[in-house]
Amino acid sequence: MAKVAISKLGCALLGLLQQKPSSGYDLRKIFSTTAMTTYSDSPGAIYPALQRLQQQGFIRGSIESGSGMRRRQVFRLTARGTAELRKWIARPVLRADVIRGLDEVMLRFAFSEQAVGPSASVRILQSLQAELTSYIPDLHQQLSAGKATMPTSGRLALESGIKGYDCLLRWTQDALRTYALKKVAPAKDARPKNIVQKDQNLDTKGVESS
Amino acid sequence: MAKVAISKLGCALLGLLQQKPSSGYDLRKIFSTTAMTTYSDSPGAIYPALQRLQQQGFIRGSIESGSGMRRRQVFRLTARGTAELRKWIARPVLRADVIRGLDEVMLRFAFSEQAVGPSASVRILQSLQAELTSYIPDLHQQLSAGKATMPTSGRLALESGIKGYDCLLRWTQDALRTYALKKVAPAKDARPKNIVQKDQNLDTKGVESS
DNA sequence: AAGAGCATGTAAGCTGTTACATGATTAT
DNA sequence: ATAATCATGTAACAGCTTACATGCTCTT
Repeated sequence: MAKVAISKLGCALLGLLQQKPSSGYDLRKIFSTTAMTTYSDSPGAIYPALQRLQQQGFIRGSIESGSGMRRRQVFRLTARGTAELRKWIARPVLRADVIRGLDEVMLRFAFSEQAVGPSASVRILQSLQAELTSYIPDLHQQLSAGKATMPTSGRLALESGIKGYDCLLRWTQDALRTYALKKVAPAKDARPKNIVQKDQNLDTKGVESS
Repeated sequence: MAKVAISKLGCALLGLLQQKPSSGYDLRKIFSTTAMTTYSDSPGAIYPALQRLQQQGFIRGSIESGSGMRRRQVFRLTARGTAELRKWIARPVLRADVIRGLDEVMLRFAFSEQAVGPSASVRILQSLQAELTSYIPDLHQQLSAGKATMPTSGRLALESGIKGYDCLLRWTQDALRTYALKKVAPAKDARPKNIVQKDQNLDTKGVESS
C-alpha cells in the first residue's frame, strides 16, 4: 500500500468537496475570498493537488460542458475519499498538533460535523482541551524560567502565545457547552431554564476523562 | 542584485545568531527545547539554511576546535546580516501578514528589541494593532453572512479565529502600555527626564560584539 | 570495549511558489 | 474589436521532511 499522506491543502480540498462538489476554480475562489485565505489559492497548488487526489482515488472529476458553458471539471469525493476524510478528522489531537498544526486541527473541526457527525466534533474538542490543559503550564514554566534573561519583546511574544492558548482553551469549553446544549435540550421550548448547565458528555463513551 | 529572499527559518536563525553566536547544533537544541518548537529542528533544514545564509554573506562561521573539544562551527552575523535582519524586522505589518504570517510577525517582534531597539517593537505593535482593527470587522461580517448556511462546527471554527484575533488585539494594547511605561512615559505627563535614546544605533559598525 | 550523545552533513522526494501559457466566453 | 474574466494547466525553482551517513568524545 502506498503511504498516501495527503497534504494539508489536499485535506482542505477533500473537506470542501465533501460539502459541495466543485471545480478547481470554485475552490480557488473559496480560498481567495473567505476566511480560508490561509490556504493557497494559486492554480499551481490547487490543480496539481486535485490531480494527486484523483490519482489516489479520493476524488473523481467529471467535465461539464453544456451548450454555451465554459468547460469546467467538477470534482466529487469517492467512497475512498470520504473514508480518508473521516480518518483524518477522527485522528486524536496530539501535543504536536497543538504546537505545530493548530490550523489543521481547526480545519478538521470545521469539517467534522458535516463529514462525520457532532460526536466527532465533540471528540476533537475534548482531546484539544486535554492537550491544551497539559501544555499551557509548560509554557508558563518556560516564561518564568526565562524571564530574567529574555528581552522585553521576547517575553511579551511568549506571553502572547500563552494568551492565545488560554483563549483557545476557553473557546473549547464554550464550544463543548454549545454541543451539550444542542443535544441535551432538543425540546427546549417546553422548559426555558430547567435543563441547562449540564456540561456532561453526551453519547460519547467517555473518550477521555479528567 | 539578487532577490535574496530569506526563508522564515533563515530569519529565525538570523535573529537567534544576533542574540548569541551559536553552532547549528545549538540552534537545533533551541528549536527542540524552547517555545520555538514551531520551527524545524531537523538537521536537513538547519544546516542547509546556514549554508545559504553564509553563501549570501549574512553570517560567517568559524570552526572552533580546541584541544579535547568536538569540532563545531560557530556562526555570527556579518554587518550585512545585521542589516538584513533589521530590514526584515522593520517591515510594516500588512494584512497579508496578519492572515497568513502571524507567527512571523511575532518572531520579528520577539527579536525587535535586541536587534533594533524598543521603538521598532512599538512600531510593529502599532501596525499590527491597526491591521487587526481593520481586519476583525471583516471576519465578523463573514460570520454573520454565513451563519445561516454554515454547520455549527464551521461557525465555531470561525468564531475561534475571531476570538484569537480579539485576544491578540488586547495583547497588543497591553504590550504598548508596557512600552509606554518603560520609555514613553515622559511624554505623558510632560515631565522631561534624561531619556536614553537606545534606539539610535542604526549605523553600528561593530555589530558582532562579543 | 561498547554505547550514548555530540556535531555535522547529504540525498531523494514532495509540496508550494512564482510565473507563464492557453483558450473560451462575456462585457464594453 | 478589445478587454476582462472564466477555467485550466505547466515548468522552474526553492525549501522542508525524512532518512541515512559519518566521525568524534565522553561515560560506564
